[in-house]
Amino acid sequence: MQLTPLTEAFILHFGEMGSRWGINRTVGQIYALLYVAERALPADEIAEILGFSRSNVSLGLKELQSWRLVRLQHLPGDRREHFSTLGDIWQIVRVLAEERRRREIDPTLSVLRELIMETPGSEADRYAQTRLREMHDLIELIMRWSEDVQKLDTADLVQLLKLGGRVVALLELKNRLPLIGRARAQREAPPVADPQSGPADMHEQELET
Amino acid sequence: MQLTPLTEAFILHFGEMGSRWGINRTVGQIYALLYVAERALPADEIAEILGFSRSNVSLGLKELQSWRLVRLQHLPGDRREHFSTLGDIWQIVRVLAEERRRREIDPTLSVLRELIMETPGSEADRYAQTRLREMHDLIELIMRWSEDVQKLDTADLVQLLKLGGRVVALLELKNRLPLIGRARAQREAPPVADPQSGPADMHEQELET
DNA sequence: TTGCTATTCCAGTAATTTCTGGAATTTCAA
DNA sequence: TTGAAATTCCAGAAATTACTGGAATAGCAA
Repeated sequence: MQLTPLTEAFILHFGEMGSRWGINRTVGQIYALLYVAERALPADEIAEILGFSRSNVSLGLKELQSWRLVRLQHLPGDRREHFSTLGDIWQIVRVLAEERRRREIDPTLSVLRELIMETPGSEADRYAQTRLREMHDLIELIMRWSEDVQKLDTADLVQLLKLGGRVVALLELKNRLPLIGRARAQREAPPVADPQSGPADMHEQELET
Repeated sequence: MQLTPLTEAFILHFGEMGSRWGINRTVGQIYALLYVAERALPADEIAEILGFSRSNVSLGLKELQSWRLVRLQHLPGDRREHFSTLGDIWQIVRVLAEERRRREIDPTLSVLRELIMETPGSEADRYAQTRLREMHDLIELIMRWSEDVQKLDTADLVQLLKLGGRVVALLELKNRLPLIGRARAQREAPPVADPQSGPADMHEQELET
């Protein structure tokens, strides 16, 4: 396999972006190459295409495997291991989100929890703890949300994303539903504040925002 | 100001986490310190507390200012500049999301767009372009969504997040609404696939998932 | 303007991270 | 079990990034 100017441009950009995140350039480039490759590639071929040493590629692939972002497969008649990315891009997003939660968010949340539990040694500590609690609660809220929507099937998820902020119109609507609907919703999500609930009838403009 | 064990633990952890992202440890620690500090701090005090050189702190503060994550203020009777973080944590999230979009996502999207526009030089290019298009469309969808919900006021946003995946129940509901509601929703969001629309009546279990 | 204080810039140094080649290990077919 | 091929590990080299002290600049009160 040979790099075309097009694939090369993508690989270089992706490597740069990777290095702005935690990922190093090599790993980013390897991933980018596999992402646009039509077939699974063996490590020595990756090394040759990208001009890295064989062992560097091995390291990078191990890293990507630990993130569950590349799969290993054996092709008949070839003893070498071949690597490829996940085919379904939504699956990639789900895996990435899960791994980031597991590696970065969860440890942070538990550090925050521990610190919030401690007996404050001073007024400064007491203030710091309120700030840490704010941060903890916010991260937890966002993470619960992301775990939750991640379980949706892709079609629903896409519909939800496309709806964007207009979804609050539906929330308004929900608050106006007959009691049977509201009772269920509240039983399932007790913490949701539900300050004013209007009448059950509905006018067109009330669907706005 | 003196670091207590509690604030020190937080600052150290935050610094480590920062260095897993693009942010370097120093910058992460400065931000963490300001985040838990009850009052705005001048640069020399930050340097003393964290044990960094004065110029390093200056660099870090400049970086944080460029992210709009710290504010500068002058206190009466003191010529030094004092720095503090944003008080409203939701505001912090909004600013962070905006800056990440501006610095990392937008440039990536435009690279992807350019590459997708190019005339493919080979079959491999053609395949690569379909993959790049998938990536482009996915990132754009998620970014549009995030821009959009970012405009919501905080109470609505929190309600939305707490609802999590159960929001699809509302989507189902929407699809069952009398025509006046559906017509509006479709006019506002034409690309949203809306395959089956049921009758306008509603049974309790149809609110599930 | 002058003098004082605060801030930023810069070049050199230190620390960290990345990368390499070769040695050791593993895997698998015969 | 053996040997050939593939993979991983590791210690040192290279490259990158972070940090420092001091010099230059800017800001402000007198």
